[in-house]
Amino acid sequence: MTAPLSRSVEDYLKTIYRLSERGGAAATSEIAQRMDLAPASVTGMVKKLAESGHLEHVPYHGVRLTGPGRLAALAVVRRHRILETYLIVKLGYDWASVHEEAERLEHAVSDELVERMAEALGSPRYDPHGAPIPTRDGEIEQSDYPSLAQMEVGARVELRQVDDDDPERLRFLKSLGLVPAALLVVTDRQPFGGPIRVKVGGEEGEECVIGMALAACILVERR
Amino acid sequence: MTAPLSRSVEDYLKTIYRLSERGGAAATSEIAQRMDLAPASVTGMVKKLAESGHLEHVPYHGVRLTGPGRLAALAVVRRHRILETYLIVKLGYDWASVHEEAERLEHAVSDELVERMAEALGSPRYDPHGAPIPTRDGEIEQSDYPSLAQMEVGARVELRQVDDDDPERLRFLKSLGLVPAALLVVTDRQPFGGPIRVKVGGEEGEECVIGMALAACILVERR
DNA sequence: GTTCACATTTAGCCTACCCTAACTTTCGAT
DNA sequence: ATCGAAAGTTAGGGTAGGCTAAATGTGAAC
Ligand SMILES: [Mn+2]
Ligand SMILES: [Mn+2]
Ligand SMILES: [Mn+2]
Ligand SMILES: [Mn+2]
Repeated sequence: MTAPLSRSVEDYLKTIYRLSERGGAAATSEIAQRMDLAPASVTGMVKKLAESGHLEHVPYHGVRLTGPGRLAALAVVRRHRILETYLIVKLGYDWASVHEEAERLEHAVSDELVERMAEALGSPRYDPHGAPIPTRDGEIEQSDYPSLAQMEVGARVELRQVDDDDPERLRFLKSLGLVPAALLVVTDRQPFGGPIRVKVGGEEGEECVIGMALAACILVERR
Repeated sequence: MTAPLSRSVEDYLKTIYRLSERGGAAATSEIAQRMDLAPASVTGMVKKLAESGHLEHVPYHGVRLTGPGRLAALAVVRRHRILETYLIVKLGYDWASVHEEAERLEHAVSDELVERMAEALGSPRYDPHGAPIPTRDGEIEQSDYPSLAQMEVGARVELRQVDDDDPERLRFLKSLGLVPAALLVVTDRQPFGGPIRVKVGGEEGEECVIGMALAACILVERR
């Protein structure tokens, strides 16, 4: 009866969900930038999605997901994160390049397949980049970890999550040992947006220098 | 550089490949029927595929795949059959319903993923329905097995392959034990397209009655 | 050799999504 | 209170891939 959502619609909903995680409405231009589309294209799709009840659109003031829209978005997020986990754990996929594969597959796998993968993995709660995996009925852990960029000198933290959308960045992070569960100590930080210096692996770890833009992509928990 | 082929194009090429396996050109109406499209739609796509060099079109006389077209088709067939095998062997998928899942996934998986699946399976040469899996470079075993419908009373045969495109039919076949490698003995056959009676599992096996349409979907090798 | 049923193609239309260019609204700075 | 830059929307257009209805080609039957 209800036709399946198109790849395009699913990616819009997922993008809007991620933008509205940090509160408030999602702006047309933000959506356009993240999806690499012209703002005019976003306006067009947003009208359709408002029409279909997936979101509310206040012209000139952005969009918010409705209940059904949020559920649809979380279903896509679940598929994406389980796929990433499965590809890495069961098929030896590379931590850095798995995102792209999941970005396509998330629109092609059935719920049955996703649930079989989740089962084969023992129902994981986090994906390989530390992102929480929504449950089948659309619940998701609301972690609100600060980023490494906010930590002061002397802070001892555990790495919780990294942004997964740039393979190059992921490759670099992995080369430094900056993966979930790593223990970090901030040993120095330069003012005016200068780089942060951290020891990776606790007090005895290797030291490395991280620019602010990169540090902002790394979520940590105080220890 | 070369944009990936669309789902639609890949399904056209695969359908035309399957139709041209039994020699000669594929007719517009045959393609339309198999893909559940209007003949006019097929004519339109066929012109584009001829333009792009995937096939040769003699108006009013059907189409033939070119070398590149055949290779593209075999790549899709390889993806489909490896996916089916992987889903059944590694994820406990049902023999009957796996075709539908593979029909979508075959357009979304990367070559890297397919090769990792093939490796995890030990490079299988046949899919779960007995169909040969093309190699990475587009070679495929040319089996030319007769169908059960052509066997005379008394024939002892081994089941080699079954058509996989109807889940209901597959479910029925499995319930009778009619799966690849099963040993069959034809014990009776009625004239004028009447049903065939076979023992499944050799001389001592269960006997069952199979209509002609069904028997034509079952390929066997004499024993 | 004609005829005609059937296969095929053409013509015209539609939906989904994307684009650029032009126009409109908003809101912070003055 | 006004202005103008930035954000957002509207207008118009393109491609991909479907559809129906009408026109046309093919080939077997006569
Ligand atoms: Mn995606
Ligand atoms: Mn991830
Ligand atoms: Mn397909
Ligand atoms: Mn198969």
